[in-house]
Amino acid sequence: MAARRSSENRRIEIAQAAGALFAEKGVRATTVRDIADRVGLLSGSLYHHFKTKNDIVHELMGRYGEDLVARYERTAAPGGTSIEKLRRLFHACLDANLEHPDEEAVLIRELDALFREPEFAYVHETLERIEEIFVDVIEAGMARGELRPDVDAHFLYRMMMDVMGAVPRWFDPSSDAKDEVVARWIDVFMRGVGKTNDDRAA
Amino acid sequence: MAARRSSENRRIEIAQAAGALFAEKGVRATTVRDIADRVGLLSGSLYHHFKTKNDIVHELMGRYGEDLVARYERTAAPGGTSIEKLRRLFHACLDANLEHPDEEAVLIRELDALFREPEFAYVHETLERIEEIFVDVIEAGMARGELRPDVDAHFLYRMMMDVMGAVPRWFDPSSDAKDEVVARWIDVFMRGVGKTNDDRAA
DNA sequence: TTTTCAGTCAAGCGCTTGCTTGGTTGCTTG
DNA sequence: CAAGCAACCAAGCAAGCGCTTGACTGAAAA
Repeated sequence: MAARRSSENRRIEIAQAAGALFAEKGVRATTVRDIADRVGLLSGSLYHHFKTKNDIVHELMGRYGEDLVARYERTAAPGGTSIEKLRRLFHACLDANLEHPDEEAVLIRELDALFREPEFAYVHETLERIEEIFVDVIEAGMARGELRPDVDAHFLYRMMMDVMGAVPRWFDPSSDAKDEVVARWIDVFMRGVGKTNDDRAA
Repeated sequence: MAARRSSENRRIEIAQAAGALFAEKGVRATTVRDIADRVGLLSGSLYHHFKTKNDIVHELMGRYGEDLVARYERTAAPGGTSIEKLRRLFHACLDANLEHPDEEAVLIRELDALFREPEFAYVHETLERIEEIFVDVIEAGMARGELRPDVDAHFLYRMMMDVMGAVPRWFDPSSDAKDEVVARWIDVFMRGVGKTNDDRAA
């Protein structure tokens, strides 16, 4: 029992060390020798814990994918206006980035590369579940009269997710600007940056 | 003279064939043998035209980078409101995607991978020149009272570029939805999707 | 004490990689 | 028609890749 859990811990330990390298250089550019060095092993010894190099990626993305969906589902749960829900969804995204920066970076980075291969199809399924969560919130907001009904929910989701997907490229996880960033996103997406509306209102 | 131009054409021909592979699989995952097959050569023969594999990437990105900056500079030239300029800049981005889908896909795709290496530093300089063009347009729009002045121009640029940078991942170059896409982008960025402003105006 | 086995090491296999080399072809040009 | 040279081929090298193998170690189980 104790042995079983310690073995599982070792897997996670190795996977996280690998994750840091994957996030930095990409999966393909990271060798099993790099990973072994990082955890103080010889490369062959990794194969006692994982059957293949890709299995290390699966260990990482399987866990992170489930974590992401759980976060977003929890965040989109009933309560509050749709705009507040969207604000919380943006927040959840940044939280995930703060808590698992390597996993998020790998997820985004390998979407058009390694994750195109059939054995990683479940990653795209996970993203589709997340899209569904966002679209449901957006469409509910339209039905409730809180969001403009003449905007395509999937198109809007794409814009939002593209903005959030770029986070690993510039957001500093050690900064405390999280609330500020979310506030600015919501500000632009909700009010827009044109002066026309304000003028009409004034 | 004719020989010189034909030799140059061959370089471009090879580089474009390679670009299609780079866009599809990534530079690292594309072998010199893949490229040679595509143009009907043996891999060794490529080295008569290029000194290294990376030189093929340089041929592609050097030209495309200059083309991009020229497009955006031309588009941001004096004339019209700032909002019209932004609309034209979005259009220019989609035009570039339509005319050079492979180059654009490679540019985005390798930003966090191959283009981190010192020999590709000029790629990031090119992107900074483009950011300057956008930011100038945005700040001029604020000064002219056409855009809200309480939004950070660089933050807004980042949001816009993140949205445009995702284009290769979903936009079908053979579709005729270009105008529609630009209209939707401008609509969301200028008016926002919240109902609040419209209600105040009504 | 004996047995067992997870965990690691040392060595290296088979394959692919980017690139090199030496020689052949065929068009261009004087 | 002969010289010259750009373009290409055929073959292969050195390095690096993911992964395998067989032996060793120390601690827990019997």
